[in-house]
Amino acid sequence: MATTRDLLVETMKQLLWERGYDATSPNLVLERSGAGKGSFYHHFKGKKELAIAAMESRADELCEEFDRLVAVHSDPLAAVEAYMCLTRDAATGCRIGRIVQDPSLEDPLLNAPLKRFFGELHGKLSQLFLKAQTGAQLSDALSPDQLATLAISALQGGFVYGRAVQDGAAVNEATEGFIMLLNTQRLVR
Amino acid sequence: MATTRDLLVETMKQLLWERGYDATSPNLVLERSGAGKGSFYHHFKGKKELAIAAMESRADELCEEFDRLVAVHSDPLAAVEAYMCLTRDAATGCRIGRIVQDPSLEDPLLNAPLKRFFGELHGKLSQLFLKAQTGAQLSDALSPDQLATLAISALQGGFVYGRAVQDGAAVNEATEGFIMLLNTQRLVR
DNA sequence: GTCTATACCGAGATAGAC
DNA sequence: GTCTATCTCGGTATAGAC
Repeated sequence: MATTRDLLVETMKQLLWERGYDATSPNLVLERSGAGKGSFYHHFKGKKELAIAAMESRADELCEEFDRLVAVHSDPLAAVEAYMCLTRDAATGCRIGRIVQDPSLEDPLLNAPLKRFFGELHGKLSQLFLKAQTGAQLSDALSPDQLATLAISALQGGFVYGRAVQDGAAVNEATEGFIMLLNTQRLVR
Repeated sequence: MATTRDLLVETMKQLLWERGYDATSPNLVLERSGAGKGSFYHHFKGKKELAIAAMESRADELCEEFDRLVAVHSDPLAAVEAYMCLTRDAATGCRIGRIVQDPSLEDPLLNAPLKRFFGELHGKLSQLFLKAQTGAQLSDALSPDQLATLAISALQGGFVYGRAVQDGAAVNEATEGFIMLLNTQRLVR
């Protein structure tokens, strides 16, 4: 059953993805969802509270997607490659990275879900790289932490660059470039 | 001589860096610069026109900085390394990448300076990688284009990731990680 | 829980005097 | 070229009825 509250959260998730936080007005959420002002302010204190709920939901969703992908790969580097090489479109933008630069996100309460998500993602990737190094599959020239930072950056930066030059394929050019460089660091068995 | 027009452009450049386009109001520009509304709308048709002037100026400035850096390095890979490893702070943000995700930037007129800048940067980096490959200094496992895309993405994504997790050092962790991986692609002489 | 009416404010811009 | 007064619109939220 889709409660009105859930409907508002889902609509906000969509709009945050399309337009970010600052450019998404409560009126737009209401128009898009079909809900009324009364419902909105009954379920949430205001735009900020709704947005936080939406971001938490999005963060959970993306973490779960990542975990499912990892679960089907016993090889840690295969898992990393599978994640990085997912087909992405810079024109659509990252479902969560999209809003990082919004000025209002300087508010720690608003930023918290982003911080949590990227922190968790970084941790999960680091673990995979560490496992690959411990298993003598991967050179330890770079630390697991640094590899994770670079992986996330290549992905997020691909979205930024692709949006700027209006090239939807740029994200995957970046992520696949990272994977190719990473593969040169594999140790022969 | 700093004309009022120049003053407005400089103030807008600073505010675009700090807050992006959408969150920067004409009133803020006027307050910060000390100019009056009359001057503003005398010199520019509106906020959009001023922002374009500011972005063009910023793009020129950054291109020149890049060129100066390249000029002092005869070795192409040394030039790339020098650029990537400049000390940057994710807390401050990229002077130009900062605004790429602003919703209003979907307007082609507003986006044009960004597209030009990132296009030129990509071209310059590609040239350096090509030169390194032609000179047998660098493996050609990845194309110059793909290396350039990855370099820019690592940089821009470092800003995004660093802002999300509030770690100013993340940008350089990403850019230096890229350089370390790149260095494994150098060919022995 | 949901509706409509209302209020307040700042964004963005124009008009006309100086 | 610059100033102040003024205008319109939408963002964000509250009030009170249903």
